[in-house]
Amino acid sequence: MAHHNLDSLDKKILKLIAEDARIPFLEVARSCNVSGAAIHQRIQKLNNMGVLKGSKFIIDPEKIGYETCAYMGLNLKNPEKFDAVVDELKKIPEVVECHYTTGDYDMFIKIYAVNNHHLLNIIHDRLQPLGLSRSETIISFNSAFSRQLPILDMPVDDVETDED
Amino acid sequence: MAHHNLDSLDKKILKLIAEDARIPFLEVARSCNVSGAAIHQRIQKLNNMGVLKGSKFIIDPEKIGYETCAYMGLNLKNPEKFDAVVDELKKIPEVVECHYTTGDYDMFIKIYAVNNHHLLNIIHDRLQPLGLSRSETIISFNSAFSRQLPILDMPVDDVETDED
DNA sequence: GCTGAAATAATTAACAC
DNA sequence: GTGTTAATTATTTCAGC
Repeated sequence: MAHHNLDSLDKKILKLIAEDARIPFLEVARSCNVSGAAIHQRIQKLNNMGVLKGSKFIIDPEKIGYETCAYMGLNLKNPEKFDAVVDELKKIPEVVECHYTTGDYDMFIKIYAVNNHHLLNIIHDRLQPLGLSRSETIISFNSAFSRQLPILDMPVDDVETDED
Repeated sequence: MAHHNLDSLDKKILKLIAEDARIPFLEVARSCNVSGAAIHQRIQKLNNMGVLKGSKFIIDPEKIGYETCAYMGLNLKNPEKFDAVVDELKKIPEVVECHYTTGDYDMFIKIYAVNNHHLLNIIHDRLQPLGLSRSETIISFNSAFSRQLPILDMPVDDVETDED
């Protein structure tokens, strides 16, 4: 199921638009030797297929007042209340990602705060009341890099041997 | 320094464009009662200030053939070689984020793989040779949510007491 | 599923406050 | 510096192949 019948034009478009959502579609069109309307229709199709899930501007958290970035592993006193806890986490705007994980933690979140003091406030006042049995905080000093996944050119079954 | 003199129009624009990089600027312009050119100039200014760091399309990893998502905490045998390790990690396209962290790990990465087997191949063949003394892998089953940070309406110094 | 043309929008430049 | 209008280029829609 993995590739959902993406042809080479779909993949070329994805590679061209992935890192710049405001790229002129006519520029993509010229690179692909098709009309701008064709690019538009393909991108509509990729949206409808769920391959594309919208777009976003990348905002520098520090420049809008968030100096602290942390990842937290959480364990719940009542792991069966996972969904309710996710709903509560959604109400905390500083929590920007939430994952259901295997391993040592029940869930794993990414959180920004204005400063370390603000992070401690959030943990004490908003997270602890959710019923945590344990939590671990990893503070990110610096993001060394952040980027998109590559669009695979090959069928998926070839990839497993790619690293051997 | 945090807000870099963002005025209320800058913040309104950021809120409107954050979650949809392809929103028509004229729609933003009408919401803000200014011309489209003014929105364009403001967004240019936000780019020049470094508040905006470009844009991207959100691509569903599963739909392009990546079934496994993991976070890994890494410890280096030679932590002073951090920069060289970052350079090597950049060469592994499946590694999409890399952070310098406090706490139990020297660094923390986000990694996608075609499947669990492929992840193990990457860890064994590409990560272990970098000189890891220890690593811990957290596999994400499911992303419960992922979103942008809120644009603060208030000066930063007010926020610390916001949660008390 | 593509093209080409028409309508709406983005971008650029010249200029006003 | 921040906004405007007007000209050029791009996006979007749609009829037709």
